[in-house]
Amino acid sequence: MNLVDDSDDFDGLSLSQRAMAARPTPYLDGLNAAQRAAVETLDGPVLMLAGAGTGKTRALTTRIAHLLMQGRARPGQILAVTFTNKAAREMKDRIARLLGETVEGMPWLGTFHSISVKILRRHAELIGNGQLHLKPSFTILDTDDQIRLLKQLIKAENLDEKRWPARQLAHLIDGWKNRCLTPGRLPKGEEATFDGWGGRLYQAYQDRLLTLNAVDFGDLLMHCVTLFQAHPDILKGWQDRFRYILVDEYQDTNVAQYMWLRLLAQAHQNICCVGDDDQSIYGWRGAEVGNILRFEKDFPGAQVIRLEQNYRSTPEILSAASGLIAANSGRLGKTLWTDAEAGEKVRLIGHWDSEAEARWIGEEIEAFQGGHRAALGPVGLNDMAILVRASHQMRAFEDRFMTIGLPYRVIGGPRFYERQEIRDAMAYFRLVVSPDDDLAFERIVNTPKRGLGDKAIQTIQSIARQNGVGLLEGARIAVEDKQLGGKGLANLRDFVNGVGRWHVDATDDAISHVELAERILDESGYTAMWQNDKSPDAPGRLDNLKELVKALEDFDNLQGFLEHVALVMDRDSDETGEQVSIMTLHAAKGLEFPVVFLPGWEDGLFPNQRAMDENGTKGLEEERRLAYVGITRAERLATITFAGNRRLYGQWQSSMPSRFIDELPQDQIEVLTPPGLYGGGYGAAMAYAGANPGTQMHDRASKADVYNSPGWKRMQARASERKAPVHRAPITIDAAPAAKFSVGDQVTHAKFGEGQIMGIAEDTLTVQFATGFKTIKAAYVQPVAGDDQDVPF
DNA sequence: TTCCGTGGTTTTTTT
DNA sequence: AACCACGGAA
Repeated sequence: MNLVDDSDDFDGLSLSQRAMAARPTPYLDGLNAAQRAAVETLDGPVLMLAGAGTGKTRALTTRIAHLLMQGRARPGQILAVTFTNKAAREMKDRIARLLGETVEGMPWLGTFHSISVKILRRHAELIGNGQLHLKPSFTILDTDDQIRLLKQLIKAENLDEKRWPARQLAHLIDGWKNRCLTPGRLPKGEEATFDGWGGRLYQAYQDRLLTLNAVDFGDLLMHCVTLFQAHPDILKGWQDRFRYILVDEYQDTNVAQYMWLRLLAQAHQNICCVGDDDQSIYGWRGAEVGNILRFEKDFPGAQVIRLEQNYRSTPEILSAASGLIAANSGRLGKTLWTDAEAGEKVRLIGHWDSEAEARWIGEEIEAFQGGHRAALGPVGLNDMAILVRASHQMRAFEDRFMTIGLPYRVIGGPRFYERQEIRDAMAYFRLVVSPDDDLAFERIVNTPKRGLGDKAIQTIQSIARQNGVGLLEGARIAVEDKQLGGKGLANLRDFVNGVGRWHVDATDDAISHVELAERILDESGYTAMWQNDKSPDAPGRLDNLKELVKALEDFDNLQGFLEHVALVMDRDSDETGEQVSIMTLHAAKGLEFPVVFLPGWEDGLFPNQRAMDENGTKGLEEERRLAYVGITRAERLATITFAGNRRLYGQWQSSMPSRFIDELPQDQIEVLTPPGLYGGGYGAAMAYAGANPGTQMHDRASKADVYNSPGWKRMQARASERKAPVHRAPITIDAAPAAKFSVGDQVTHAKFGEGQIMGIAEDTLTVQFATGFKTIKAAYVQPVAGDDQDVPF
């Protein structure tokens, strides 16, 4: 490998830039050998296999700095892709810090989606179906718009919306787009999905998007790829521009992203992909672990560099995580190690229900916060996080922390820009900026109520169609021709005139866009609508609207803001002060905390039943990787927790400890006894749960022991006592039938046919049948033969 | 047209 | 338990 390249690689670079190549490289100091190799191996394909906490981001950013300092490329010639805006932001910051403030930003460092938008805007006219094509001003639809649009299309075909929900079709189409399958390229077998309408509806949807001059998230990638494939000259241009390509989180790329990268990297092969196959947790959204596993085949001559020294966690945490992930097959294989001093073992504790779990974790957090644990050193609330499998688990914690006054922050919860009032306000802005935005029009014509119901909308739609114009223009015609009834007509006139006025204002410099936004919300009556609303959340919504207007200040105009929001759905949480973080495991990837709590380790919840049902072993392995990601977030102390009872669809259901618990290496785990339970019985149950490191995951015997142990029974009994007090004794003979079932079992019912158990509460089962969920007494269902029902009771 | 009660469905993760 | 769509009443 020759770092001092005398070829025409240098053309286009100024003398001063070439002189930079002679600069010293202080930024390389302090890198370990592997990191250094990852930074300095600049030519050809490189796969950086970076385990959790091994300084991957550092290596990546230093590599970019090195490329710049060596004069290999100017900032505009480096393409660096991430998955999240947060990751992109962090990389930008760190590069700036490495190089000092003097370097101009990197225009092509961003998410797949944001970079794709930039590319597409330049070639929008080339995307089309022969008749229609995109304009550079195309809008980006979010999931909500997408669903509403699909709903219309499904309705138009007279399909039963209940049996064929728009959500499902959206999912289907997303899946196709993730694989870069345009309507014309659908495999034969898949066209006929969705009651035979899948392919046709997909085509209709794509056509509709074109007439709306809009694209959805999946289109951003897919259109880029089809553009590159159809126009080699354009592709050549981009290949020449991007001399060096870097990709973060490569294990999360889907087929479309893979094709996108391959096309761009084809010519020079200067592509460096960073990833960790053990942290691939987005299979459900189309990610292909295969991409990273196949890298060396895809890019012949690739150099593979392994980052294995972990700088984040204690040896205990590390080996607990490694022990767990070892159960997965088909890994590329890394051996994480650390020279950090020994710390505390990973702790394991069970509780009788989700409320007790939340209570206990709350108490632990309060105790840690007070510094009651010398080995840990001082810990603040910002140093602690609760990582859950599913967002509904958050509620128990929020409730509990609210009552004890423990400050917390939910990361990635219901997002700001997805709230109703924000989306309404944005629809107003969208319509003002682009009067042709029919989806925005539909959303807000009658919000606030203007007496324009279905009938009025239909009239407007047919007028618009007859005249070949957008809905807003159609509404204007309807007003002029007085084609509507009394009150609605006057209101619609005001609305149409208002939008026209604001549209003029938007192009006029006399009024700032912030002021304009306020005016729009006021004059449209939208603010008033919430002021007059006496529901308890109305004040909060008004606050959100204020915050939205404030956020506008950071942009030059409304267009810029709308574009930003479409791509950057996360808002910087400006909440300051000490707060515990609560988030999903997915949201936690890439983060680290000294103290981490991992609640809800129960079979069915984690590993998630549906993940296993839909994807079998693959699904289970992805769940296990999720567990791995969770444990490796912890720096000093990790605590795994499970509950015997949890609410499912409003009903209390019992469940068994996660099979992952059995897979943890026993010598790294400390089993705690929960408070409030006497005797050793309960503790013994916990010990069982953690004491079978060697058992296979389908070995139910160990779990049956737990289930049979006196402590567990007492726990169950006390739970039933509390939840079903009057007419049922804590343990009755009726309860016995339920005991022979476990979550996940297949059963049959005389009327509903075959189904699967989702939850168990005493003798009552929650079963998912083909027709939907039913809550049924255990006595009315039969186990399906073949399932192991030999648990000795 | 809007409001409100009913019944059926739902909860995995998100750029 | 919470959310949605639908249908009937004001």
